[in-house]
Amino acid sequence: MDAPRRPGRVTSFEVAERAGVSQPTVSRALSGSSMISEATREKVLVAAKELGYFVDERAARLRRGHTGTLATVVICKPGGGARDVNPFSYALLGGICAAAAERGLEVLVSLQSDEDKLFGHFVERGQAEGLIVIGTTANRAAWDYFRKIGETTEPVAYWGSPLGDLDWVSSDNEVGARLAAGHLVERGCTNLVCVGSRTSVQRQFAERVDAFIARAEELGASARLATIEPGGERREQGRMAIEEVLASGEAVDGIFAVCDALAFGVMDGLQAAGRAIPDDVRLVGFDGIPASELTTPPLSTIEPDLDQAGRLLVEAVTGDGPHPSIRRVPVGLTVRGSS
Amino acid sequence: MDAPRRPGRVTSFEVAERAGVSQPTVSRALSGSSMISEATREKVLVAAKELGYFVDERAARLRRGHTGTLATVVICKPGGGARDVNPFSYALLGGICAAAAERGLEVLVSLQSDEDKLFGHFVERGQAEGLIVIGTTANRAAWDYFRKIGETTEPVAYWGSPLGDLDWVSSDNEVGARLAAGHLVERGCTNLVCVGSRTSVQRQFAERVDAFIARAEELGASARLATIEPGGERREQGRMAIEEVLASGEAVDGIFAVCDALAFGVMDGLQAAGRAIPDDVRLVGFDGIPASELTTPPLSTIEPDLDQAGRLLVEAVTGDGPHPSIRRVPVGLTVRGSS
DNA sequence: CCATAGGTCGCATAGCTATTCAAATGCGCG
DNA sequence: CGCGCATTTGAATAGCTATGCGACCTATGG
Repeated sequence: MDAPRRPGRVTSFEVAERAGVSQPTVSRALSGSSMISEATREKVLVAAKELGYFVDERAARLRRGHTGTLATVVICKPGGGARDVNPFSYALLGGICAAAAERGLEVLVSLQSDEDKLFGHFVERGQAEGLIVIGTTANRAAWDYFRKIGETTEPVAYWGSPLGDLDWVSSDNEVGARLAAGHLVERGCTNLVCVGSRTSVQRQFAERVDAFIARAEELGASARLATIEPGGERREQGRMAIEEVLASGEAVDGIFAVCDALAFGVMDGLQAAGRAIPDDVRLVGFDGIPASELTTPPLSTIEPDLDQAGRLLVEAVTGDGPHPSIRRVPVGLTVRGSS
Repeated sequence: MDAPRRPGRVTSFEVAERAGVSQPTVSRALSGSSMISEATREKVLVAAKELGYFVDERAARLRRGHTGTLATVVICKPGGGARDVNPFSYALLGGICAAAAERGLEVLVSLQSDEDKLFGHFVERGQAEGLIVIGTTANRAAWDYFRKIGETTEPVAYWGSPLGDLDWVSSDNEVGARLAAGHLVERGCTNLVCVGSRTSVQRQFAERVDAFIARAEELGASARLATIEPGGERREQGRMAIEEVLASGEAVDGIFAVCDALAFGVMDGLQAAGRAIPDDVRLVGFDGIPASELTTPPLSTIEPDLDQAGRLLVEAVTGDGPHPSIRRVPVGLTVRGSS
């Protein structure tokens, strides 16, 4: 068994023979080289079609030296396995796939919670041109692991705020948080609470917290932080945070949760305490995940442009973006019933 | 520029030289061949580490003849682009990734609504061992396109009900729908409505409709179908369907929606009409997407085991499953506030 | 009619690994 | 001390494509 299984694979030599040309001509005709006459190209195309020929990507990539593939690592929550993924990561993955497709790139997805297998040295092994990492707030261990290996893997970009030398793309957290604060104040809220953390897995949440509180105070409202467990972004943690606030007896009439999942938990807590949304308390989330439309009342949220997010990430990795300095994805405020 | 860019790539020859052995020995040592002595393997491992060597997958795959990769096509809704994906597909993708990782397979994801690019002849081009297609109810054109090319692409499996010769895996729709009917009747519902379609993109929804109505009648309840536009699985379509039912004035006290997104729309319609859930009308969905927890009241739903779903799909394609005849993924009824 | 240039195409090869086959080594045993 | 066997290793090669470069052909100008 010398030949590695070759289940009737048609090679470019066979196409060449049928078309009465040489193998290089087949290669050039199929790749659209301008040094091939139209007549010859047509002959080759016909022969290829008749034989059911497809370029063997394995060989083409070896010869060419690159793969036309982007690896995307979706960090999952610890212990959750591949099934416990933040919906936002999925939405972002959609944006990445769209941008990759625009550029004719394939997307290899690694989706699991085991760090060792999550980052598979795709670039070093010649399996992908570059690496995009998303879901970075979900799992501290995975994030730390990535920060180490990211330094050696060349074309890398992650979704999140700047931290160290790695290339990054993130929501415009400052604008978004300021939008949320402005909106709540405009609606008459004066006692604001921000549910989040300044010491989360990376600075993304901290940026939102700081900008929200700064803007609120700028507008003359009181604003304080209800801290969630660092690294947390689960619904239950949002609930716990707001329960503490309510138990303290302090006045609250406006809440900003640094991500939608936390906002869902805040809703749970408010409803359990009999506080009406938005009449007693107004609430705004962040991320604009599709599920935010489903709550009662529907959740107002800061929504980043995920098509652009995907595009920026892909461009950061492929290195051919028009404006490599723009790393902040524009956000908009989607006002719904909760505020 | 003869040499295709080779940015300092370390080859197995260099490792061999450093370890004082031959290239084949390096290959064998690194791939864990038993014909290499421990002492030699250790030398090779050290040299490889010092040089920062990684196997070039491009060359390895060419020589080996296979790729260790599974292509997964996620069909998106027409015109929606890669960002408009049924959450269920994402959940299923998670199950597939988990199962693939268990077997040491990579997952290549194709996620867009343009049929021509959606199915990229990954198998024919030697980019993947097999093809898994999910989201099959989302887009009739893409589904039809797939049915044609699926016949020629060898190792293929899709998420959905049997139709033609292609290999399939689906929820146990009959059991699920019967569970839903039994549950509603048990709760005292006597006038049942099923929101769905018998002529959807593939038989998946039809199976649910038929089994639900059959079981309901078996239990002595009346059950009729509120038809949605074929190929539809959107929230708005669920709302439209239930509005028609309500407008007709017929009695309804129990509803089964063939997927959760439709159930969300049914909720919209019921609430708009002032019907209380579950007091006036009980509601059960299908698919168990995470968002179903968020509605008020939370949606009861039929939940397939997605880890097993992923596993069956991967096994169907790799052909090494323990029981290739089992194609129906077990489902459970998750009872929440809506019923 | 010859030289030149432009347009097409084929020859030879590189790209790196995994595997086959043969060779080398070491060892037990007659 | 020689032979056969088991264990390890090396030399050679296949796997298929893309590309550098030279060869060829035709048309054009002198």
